Amino acid sequence: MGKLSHMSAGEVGQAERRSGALLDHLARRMRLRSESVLAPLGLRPRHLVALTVLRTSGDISQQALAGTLQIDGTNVVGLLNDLEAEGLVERKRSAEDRRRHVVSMTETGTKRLREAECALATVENDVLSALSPVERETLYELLCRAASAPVTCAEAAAEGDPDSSC
Amino acid sequence: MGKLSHMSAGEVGQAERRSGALLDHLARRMRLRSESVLAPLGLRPRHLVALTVLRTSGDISQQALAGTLQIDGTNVVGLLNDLEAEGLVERKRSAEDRRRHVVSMTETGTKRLREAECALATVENDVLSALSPVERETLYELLCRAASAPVTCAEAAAEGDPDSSC
DNA sequence: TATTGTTATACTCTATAACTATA
DNA sequence: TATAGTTATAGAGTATAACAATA
Repeated sequence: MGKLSHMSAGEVGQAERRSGALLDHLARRMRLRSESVLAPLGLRPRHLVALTVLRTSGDISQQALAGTLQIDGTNVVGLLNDLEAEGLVERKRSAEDRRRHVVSMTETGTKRLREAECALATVENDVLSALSPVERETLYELLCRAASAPVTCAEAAAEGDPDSSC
Repeated sequence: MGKLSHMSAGEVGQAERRSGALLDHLARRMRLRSESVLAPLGLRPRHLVALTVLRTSGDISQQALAGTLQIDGTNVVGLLNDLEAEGLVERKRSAEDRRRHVVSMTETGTKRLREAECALATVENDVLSALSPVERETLYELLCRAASAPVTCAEAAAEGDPDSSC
């Protein structure tokens, strides 16, 4: 309060209503709790993120996957090595451009992802305990839609693409 | 599809509707983009998370802050060193228990946080471009409420508190 | 003796640079 | 020459362990 009291609630409120830090905070809590639940399934939180993205995107090149996940291409290699070793994804040389590896989820991968998500119900219940079932559903839908939007040029540039055409 | 076609949409849908990975994914995209915007203000995304939590919690011990942020106490030290050097927070010895440092936001800190959040409007617009203003407002409120909930015993235990009484 | 905060250190994660193969 | 992927390596981030002050 104090010196800020000359501002209307609206002025302050608009600036304060930013989701970034909250998103970071909640994601961290969820991720930490998830680790122990996912360990028995041989998965780490990052694997789940990759599988979740792959389920939505379908077959995709490693570079495109790096772009969507916003992680460096070199890290995609290790990530896919893990998933492929478990038989959850497949890498196949593209017929059109033999430099490319087309990444696709296997049936085992789809099944494992589903198992993992099932096991994570408890974690989500704890971390989102303040929300009602309907609100959790709303949250899921909003996150899902936001996450499905393509990565913008500005984001790609921030990742280190100076030749970006925008 | 294929072998899964014997399952009802509901069965699959329930398991698949987990927010954890989406939260992780979106938080990452937001965080990466935020860095360049926050840099001119001398802040990093993690500083913003800490300030956001401090604004809600009010005066708090370093240990309690570590618990809420779910980061190690040793890392709180460095985090607060940064923020204190910029004059955004203060550490004061507690009168009741002189082992404790009571952390509080300064007026400068409150102001800087507001500036940062204001500057982050563009980032949020980009990352949440798929959502309408009303939906973004809904998302903010849900995140805010979920984040305000106290850290559960299970979460505290996962952080390494074997003597937790639950 | 137990707890709060700090420092020193080791580990994990992520990014940068050099290499192979395809185009 | 440029691009997709891989490997090796260095830098940033995070946690574990030992220490000082206070309870």
